[in-house]
Amino acid sequence: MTLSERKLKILRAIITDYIETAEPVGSRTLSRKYDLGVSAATIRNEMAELEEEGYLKQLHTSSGRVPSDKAYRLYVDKLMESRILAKIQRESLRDNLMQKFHEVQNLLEHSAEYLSQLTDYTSIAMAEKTKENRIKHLQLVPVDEERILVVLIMDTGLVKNTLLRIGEKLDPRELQKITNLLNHHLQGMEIRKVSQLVIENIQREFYEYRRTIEMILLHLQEVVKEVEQIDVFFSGTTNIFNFPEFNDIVKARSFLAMLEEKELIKNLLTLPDQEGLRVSIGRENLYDIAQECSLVTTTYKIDNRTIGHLSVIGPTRMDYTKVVSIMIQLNKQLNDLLRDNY
Amino acid sequence: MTLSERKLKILRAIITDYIETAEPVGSRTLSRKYDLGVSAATIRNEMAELEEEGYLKQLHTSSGRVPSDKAYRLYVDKLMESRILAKIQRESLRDNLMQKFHEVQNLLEHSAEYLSQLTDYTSIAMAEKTKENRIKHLQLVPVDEERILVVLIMDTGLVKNTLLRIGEKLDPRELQKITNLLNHHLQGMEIRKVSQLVIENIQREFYEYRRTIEMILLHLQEVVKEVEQIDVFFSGTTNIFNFPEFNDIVKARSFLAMLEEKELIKNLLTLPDQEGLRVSIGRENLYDIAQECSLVTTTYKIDNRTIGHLSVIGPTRMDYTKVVSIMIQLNKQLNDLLRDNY
DNA sequence: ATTAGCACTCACTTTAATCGAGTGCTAATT
DNA sequence: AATTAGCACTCGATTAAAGTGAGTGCTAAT
Repeated sequence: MTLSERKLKILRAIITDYIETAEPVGSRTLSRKYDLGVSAATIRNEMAELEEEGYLKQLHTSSGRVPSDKAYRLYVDKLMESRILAKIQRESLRDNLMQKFHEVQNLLEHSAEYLSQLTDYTSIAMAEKTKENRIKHLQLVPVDEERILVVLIMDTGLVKNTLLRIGEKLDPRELQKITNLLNHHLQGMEIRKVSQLVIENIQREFYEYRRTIEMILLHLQEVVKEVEQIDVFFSGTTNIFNFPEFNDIVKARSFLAMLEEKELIKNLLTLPDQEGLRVSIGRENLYDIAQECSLVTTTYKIDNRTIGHLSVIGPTRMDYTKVVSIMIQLNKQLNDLLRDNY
Repeated sequence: MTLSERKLKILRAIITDYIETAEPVGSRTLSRKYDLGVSAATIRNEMAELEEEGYLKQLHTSSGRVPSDKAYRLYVDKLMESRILAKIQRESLRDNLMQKFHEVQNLLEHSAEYLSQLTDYTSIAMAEKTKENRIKHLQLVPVDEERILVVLIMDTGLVKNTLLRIGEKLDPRELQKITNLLNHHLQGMEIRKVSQLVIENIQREFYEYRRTIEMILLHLQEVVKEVEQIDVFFSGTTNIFNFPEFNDIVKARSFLAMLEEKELIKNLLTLPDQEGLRVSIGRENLYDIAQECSLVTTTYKIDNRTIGHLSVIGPTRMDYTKVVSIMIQLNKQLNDLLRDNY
């Protein structure tokens, strides 16, 4: 059943007002503040019906009304007009990103920083640690007599390097030899599949350096574990204090504590495999603690493989218009950058 | 003027109690809870004197008393007995660190995590970005036709790598040649001193690759800026909510906002060049916002050059005994680790 | 020098009174 | 039939007043 034009108009006004003020909105205020062409009494009647239909909630009998998650959903899907960012802002966005573009990890982090500044909400950057990371290149770099640096480059652009203390002395030429050998065997291989068997095969072929090779590869397996750890970055976490709904210590605390639960955050950001922009509102989120929040999330891919997510999190009373339009722009710019570089 | 034995005893009891309860302590409670051998009235008189001498403060005429920063200073310097950690805990500390030891950056971060867990306060890890970073080794790694990875290893153990899009195709052998050349010229050099002049010198000597070399070295200069950024890591930030003195939203917020000021944090952690453990209490800190906090900080060095700081921050009513003894242990273990590895 | 006794202080808690934005219903109006 | 004005009622929020109790300083007794 669809809502009448007038009801939509009223609902939109209520949502707009509530997003702005965080106060339950009543019929009188509404009729005074917005030019709806009907009297407060009429609005009252419509509001009563909107409540029956589940779009509004009343905190107690004599209070104004507050939009429900269902209302926000309608608003996001149908009612709001997403603003187009001014060209100047778009360009400063691009410059800002270009400047920071050195590593994929950092790119996401910098984007998150920028995003929280632009939106005044908290933003989250998460690097997806797929289990299908393939080895693109492996390089052994001499550091001093005792130690080498193992540099591991993944096809997703992820770079990981770790110091390894090696028993024997190896001159650079030998190291390069081993590097070449390892690359020959490992390039394109999924990093998880570097099993004992593979190690033994390589060792057999290059018996002279079997000990060194074993050390390196065992080390690699340790690194894998680290690589698979979730890598989450936040920006603007204290922005949450700006919102009256988090203005009591318990709420603020549980919000910040939620952010520390990396597993939970991961699940919040990776839910369904939807294209483009995803808005999840209040109780649509499966976790209790997140049910007073909304998230706007975008997913980034290289060659159709997910490499990370960027998200804005705030109260359900979020300025969806602002956030969505900013994220659409950022999304475009980032995707261009990624396409050009990978 | 030194305090009488009895006054010290009373003062210690007051501090202990206040650290435990966060409530102003009165003479009656004191005489009941601690076995001081004198009556509440006597304690009252002594407390009045301690207040005159600046060790105690009264929030209002009819409240109990609270230790001043001066009292905490005395406590830390003279009164508290630092506990020795049980051997088992020491060993788990060591295991925990060994396991995580891959990179210097991470080592500090992991230590911070561990520290906040052990102490229940907030901990800070800061990697010192000295301007005297010297280049230990530089390695160019082929990634694909268009791009190379520049791996920069500093003598402090810091490793930085960045992707560089290079115009022309270079085969691995050529890259190695350039790598060798660059190392020959740059090893041991302070990274800041890689000036235009140096670049030109190198280019002259190896004219064939002058464009590539220029790109790499200009890129390096960008990286320098990044390297010099302050690198601060926090753990257990929400622990602050555990303390009643931060139980109002304004205090909690300003504490968390303070943590976001990297410059300020940097200055808090690097103040005087004191050996070993440094405790700075309340108003001893130069920044307004930090004046309700105390910090316990240790500094880490390699070859007498500072590489980072580890700190615990909490209310001035901090359990100094606990924090100091934990940090002394951690300090030992970490220094051992660093000595063995650098 | 120490301590018991006592009047006094003052933040904090509890209870009561008041206020006002908002509602639902009814009757009048368009 | 739809809209609106009018009105009694609800209920959280604010303000005011009264009561509570841990603590203090002073005095006089030990």
